[in-house]
Amino acid sequence: MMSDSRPSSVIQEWVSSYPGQAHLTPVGPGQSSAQLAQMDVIPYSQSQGMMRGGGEDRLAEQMMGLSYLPYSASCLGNASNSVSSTHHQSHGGSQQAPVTKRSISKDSAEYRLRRERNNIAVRKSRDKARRRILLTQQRALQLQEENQKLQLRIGQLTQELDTLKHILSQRHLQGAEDGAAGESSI
Amino acid sequence: MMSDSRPSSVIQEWVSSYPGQAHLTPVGPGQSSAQLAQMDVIPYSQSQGMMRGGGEDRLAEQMMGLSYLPYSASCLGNASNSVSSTHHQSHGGSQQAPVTKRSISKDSAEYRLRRERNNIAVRKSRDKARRRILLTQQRALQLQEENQKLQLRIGQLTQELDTLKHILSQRHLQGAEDGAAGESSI
DNA sequence: GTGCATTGCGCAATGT
DNA sequence: GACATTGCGCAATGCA
Repeated sequence: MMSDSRPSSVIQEWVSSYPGQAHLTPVGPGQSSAQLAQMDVIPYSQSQGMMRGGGEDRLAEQMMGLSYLPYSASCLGNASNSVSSTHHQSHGGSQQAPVTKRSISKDSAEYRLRRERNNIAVRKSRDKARRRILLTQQRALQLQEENQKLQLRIGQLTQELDTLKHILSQRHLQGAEDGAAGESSI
Repeated sequence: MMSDSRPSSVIQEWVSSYPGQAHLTPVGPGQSSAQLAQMDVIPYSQSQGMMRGGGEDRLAEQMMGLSYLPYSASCLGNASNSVSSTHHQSHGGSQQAPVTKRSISKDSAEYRLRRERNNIAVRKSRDKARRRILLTQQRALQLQEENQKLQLRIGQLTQELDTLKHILSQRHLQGAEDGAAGESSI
């Protein structure tokens, strides 16, 4: 039991984790298919818009590793806000009225409702991401195991093939000798 | 060019992304090795301590999907803080003095220094995580491609083997006939 | 204990 | 306009 080449469940789940690109074509039960073009890579960032405020050009540095220099003391000032939440307000470089940005008072029920909803969405999204990552990892592991098995199988087949080829060549020689001269059964 | 079974670079990078468990044994240049035990799964959470404050038991629900209920209006009050940063203070359920928690005034240079350092560490850590995820995805894709190639190769070998076996069986029969009676060179 | 590393969470900007 | 993503900072916690 538990041979090779099967849908392997994890792969199935992984596929369902990538909506919008699941070119799922029903395959026969005897083939593992192995579709999934690229799907991964470029989840959505690095290819569209990004860098709202804090990101800036930091990404370029980090992509190559090290250089986690401090912000050079920017966008971290404890400004005296009128509402609450001294968090980022004039985050980006665009200067506006520093307070009460378009009358979205932090204490309005509207605001709290929106915040709470977003928080829920965020939790949900991150959970999804976590699951996706996990599935990808499991998938990679599974593919790796399958790979080992396949390589082993290839080894077996190759050896068997070599044996048969050897036997055949022997017979061929023997047959040629039989047809040409007498015999030299070495 | 670009045949199958090679170290494939991405895998190499992926391996280097998991320090502490890299059981790298030098292999010959002709084998792709394919080691990497489990490494993935259980990155560090879910197995040790967790749920500092906000998490609570929410995880159990989310693990199965849906149910992203709001916090039931908790730990989200806009408390009037004396220092700044009205962010979370009494985050968890543990009630304490609402202000100046153990004289770690938010404006102290000590605090800011620690915060900035942590921020840097956080950025670094997340960058690392992002790279790791990306590598895992690439690795999965690459393994998948390799898998397809291997399966193809197995198909070829199997067919070749079948052919040779057929030929051999024919010869065997022919040989048996030759040895027993006269000939029937069909 | 000090310092960095992880991680869940909320916020705001932005994408869909 | 609602929900989904994502970078960021904060705080708690893990780990060396």
